[in-house]
Amino acid sequence: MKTVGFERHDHDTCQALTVRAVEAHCKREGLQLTPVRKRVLELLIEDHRAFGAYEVLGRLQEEGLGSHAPAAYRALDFLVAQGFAHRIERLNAFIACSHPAEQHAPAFLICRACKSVVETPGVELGSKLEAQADTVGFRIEHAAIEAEGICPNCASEDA
Amino acid sequence: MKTVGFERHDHDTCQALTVRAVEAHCKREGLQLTPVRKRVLELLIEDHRAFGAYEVLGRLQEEGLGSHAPAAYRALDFLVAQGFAHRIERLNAFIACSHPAEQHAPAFLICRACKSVVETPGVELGSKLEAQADTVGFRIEHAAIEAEGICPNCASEDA
DNA sequence: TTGATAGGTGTTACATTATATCATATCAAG
DNA sequence: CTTGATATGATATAATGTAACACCTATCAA
Repeated sequence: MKTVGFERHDHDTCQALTVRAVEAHCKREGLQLTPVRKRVLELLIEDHRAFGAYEVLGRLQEEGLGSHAPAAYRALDFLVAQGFAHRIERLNAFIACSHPAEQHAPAFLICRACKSVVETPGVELGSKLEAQADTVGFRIEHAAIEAEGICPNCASEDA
Repeated sequence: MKTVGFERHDHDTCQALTVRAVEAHCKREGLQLTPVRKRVLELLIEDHRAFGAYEVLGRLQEEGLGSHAPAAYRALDFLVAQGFAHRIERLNAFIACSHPAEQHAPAFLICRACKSVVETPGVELGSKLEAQADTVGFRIEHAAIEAEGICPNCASEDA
């Protein structure tokens, strides 16, 4: 067990399940989960934190899976497009999706002290936002809901 | 009258009122609304759209108010810190606040076709988000709620 | 078998966005 | 008048992101 997000959980299982789910999804959809793409997904899941594109690139370089910026961006773009990862605008960074498979409008809590990022269910928020957009005739295609602050772990350390 | 956001409004009045309100605020708070800062605020209000930092810098250069990146970033940071402008994470850009003075948790609707950005009241969203954060003990300091899609004007042009 | 297409990757080069740092200027308070 | 706080000038560089083109491979149709 290791600390992930604000809590501990059985991470090995979590990772294995997610990767298998993604593999199945790609097979169904006729998508190619190539070695680079799969490895980037694993990286994101392993630490369960936000990675910058160049941080991902660094890992790919170490492992001989790519050497230039586009390699990382292409893999990340694929994962985001398929909903396996999310882009955190505030951080210019990427994180594995905590609830793949499910349809969801995610919201993120970003700790400015420890940099941890937690995905919280944003369904209600999403529908509220959509309702507001409707009233002015705006059609939402993608929503980013990101809150920055202090997570419970860092808050208790302060005290 | 010119088109602003998705609608027309009396822009000259809007601009004058906002600038005066900001001047008053700075006087009250002992803040310096220096020429650069004031001019950047005016720029943002004039077009009522999102400006990149380097676009702002270009204007400052034309007007002899600054010549290097930090000049623009410093002015923009000041305006954002005081709540006179907002940063649109999705666009790496800045926009004048539509409701200065009022306390608000703004949400933004960003048209991917015409790049217009509209600020909508996000109070309800903000409180919902805060409630969710509370349940895990996270203390929010700043929230960014941004939706990308198609605005009514561009939607009707498509048709 | 050939050729055409599509998707993925390698590579170069460049564009865009942002910040660290140190020097200088200004002004008000002690 | 000097000290401290705040703002600005200037240089350099870091960090993030993309356009464009070449090449490879698999698939599929002629």
